[in-house]
Amino acid sequence: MSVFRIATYNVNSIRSRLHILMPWLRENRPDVICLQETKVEDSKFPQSEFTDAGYHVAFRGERQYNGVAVASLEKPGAVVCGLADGATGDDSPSDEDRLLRISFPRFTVVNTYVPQGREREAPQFAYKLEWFQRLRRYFDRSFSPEENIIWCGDLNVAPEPIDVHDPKRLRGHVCFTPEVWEAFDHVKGWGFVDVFRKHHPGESQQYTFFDYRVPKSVERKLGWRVDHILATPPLAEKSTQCWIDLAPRMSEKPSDHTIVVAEFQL
DNA sequence: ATGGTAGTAAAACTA
Repeated sequence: MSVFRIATYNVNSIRSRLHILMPWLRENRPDVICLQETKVEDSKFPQSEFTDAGYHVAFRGERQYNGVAVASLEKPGAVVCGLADGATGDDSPSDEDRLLRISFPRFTVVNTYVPQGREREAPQFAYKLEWFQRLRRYFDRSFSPEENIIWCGDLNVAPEPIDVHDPKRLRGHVCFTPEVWEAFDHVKGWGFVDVFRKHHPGESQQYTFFDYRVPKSVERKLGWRVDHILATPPLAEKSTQCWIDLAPRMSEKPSDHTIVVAEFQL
């Protein structure tokens, strides 16, 4: 038996978040950390920052938008980018910089940056819903729910009313609306357990994102829980705790997302 | 109903 910890963090630019991420990594030493919105093309990814800290790192990004990376203490096996379903996304040259799958002997991690969707009337929202459908088919053809699979990242959905600070007012937002709940539930229904919710059932005011534009949003608890760690049942059974680390939001130069951490006894 | 901030990158666009 060994303790295993995985973290997820939307960095909103990896290069401008190293002052938060690197000290946090050295202090917390998670086995795996999944990053989203790295906003950097591969040739400019700060790889040596990770190797200097003792991590292997895989990444796929583009110049200004999107971008995903996974850092791990253990050297990974296969690393595969994108949904690889032949479809073409309409918000970037390809979908490859929204999904990174990384395999280890005991489990596989699928790190995703789900399209945000802009507004419900926008074509980007249809693209978001379609992306969830494609992701469901991706899980259908790639794995079985009996395997040890982790799906995590910025999923751009707050699944329940307790996952936002003002469910009445926010209903209809692209991250909090019935069409998105349905699309998310369809992927989750493939065989995923929300690991944070397993350990904090019914607990409100547990948020992973606080909008920069809302003054004192952390102090006023005006957040959203949109960053998630989900696991297939055999793995979820072995989770021992899951928590939200507000460190990135408390930094002198903060980021808008926090870090979610899950611990397993493997 | 709108705007508020931050990031990239050099004027908007995204979130």
